[in-house]
Amino acid sequence: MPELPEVETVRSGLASLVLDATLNSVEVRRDSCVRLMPGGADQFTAMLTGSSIVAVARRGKFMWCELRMPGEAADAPPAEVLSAHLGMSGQFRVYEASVAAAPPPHSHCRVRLGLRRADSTELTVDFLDQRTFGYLTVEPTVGTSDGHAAGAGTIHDVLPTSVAHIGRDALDPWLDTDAALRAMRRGSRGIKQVLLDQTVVSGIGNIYADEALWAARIHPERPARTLSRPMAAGLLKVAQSVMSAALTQGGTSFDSLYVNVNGESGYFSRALNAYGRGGEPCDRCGTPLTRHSIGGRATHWCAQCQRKWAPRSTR
DNA sequence: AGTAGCACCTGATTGC
DNA sequence: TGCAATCAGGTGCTAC
Repeated sequence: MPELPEVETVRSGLASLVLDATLNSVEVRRDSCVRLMPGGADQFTAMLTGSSIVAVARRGKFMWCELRMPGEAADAPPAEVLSAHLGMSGQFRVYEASVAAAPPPHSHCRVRLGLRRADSTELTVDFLDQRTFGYLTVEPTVGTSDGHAAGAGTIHDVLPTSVAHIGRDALDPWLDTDAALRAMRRGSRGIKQVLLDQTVVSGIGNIYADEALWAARIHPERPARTLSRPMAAGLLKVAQSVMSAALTQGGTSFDSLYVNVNGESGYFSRALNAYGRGGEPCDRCGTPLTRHSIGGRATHWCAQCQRKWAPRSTR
């Protein structure tokens, strides 16, 4: 469930259930799900078994669990974390039951984890992924370069090595807005490509890029360097407000592929103004929305409201 | 350095 | 009805 609001819905749902639980059993049902582990499923299983989840964290679309191995000090920053990326179709499903008592795994279940909480109740956590672009991996951490919280839900100021290269996400209180606006206004790429570039500002995906551009009345192919600073600031602001709004509704969902840890879908798709609405009238001016592929991604915009160049009157 | 293009998968839907 | 083509919300590598 790929974009920031959907991943945050999953993160907070997981956190509410698995904090302080210990991993008893690990079943890798499809090896490619742990393809980033040099030692494959065996190494993945060995590194996880016996560890406890002390935090469930997220930056942009990347999630991770801070782990504590038995015998490690409670306040020591974790040397390793369990990283998860949902890719295009990843889901977590949590059952408040032991692995033996949980429903049989779905055919898209790639990994099944068995956990025991401090109060001895058991949990089964399934990682489902139809398209298999998602993954789980255990990897080392690096410190945050600015010493601030690494992301939502973190306890320690460390993040997975594989997440170090992306920018803070649009809803991160430690996002350096000034630097983000400078990065957004750089280069010859169309602004939509820049919004999708996770190293600039992370968390924005194809849906919210189209929604933010529609709200800010900016053409998706407008070269990034032609945006004025106020224009970029307005764009970042609407991206933040659209994603915040989606978050309060449990994220956007079109079908059973995108659900929270209980298998329920969000309601934000009702509120979309652009994404998936090619040919339908623009909610502002009634002009049928244009749909085209840009950089291989379906892109929706209003050719009337979103001019490639600012109308003469506003120059 | 910055950017475009493609590869990585499975399954649902569309079109002939 | 059957089968091939197309499409899907992401990321990272490669080559220019």
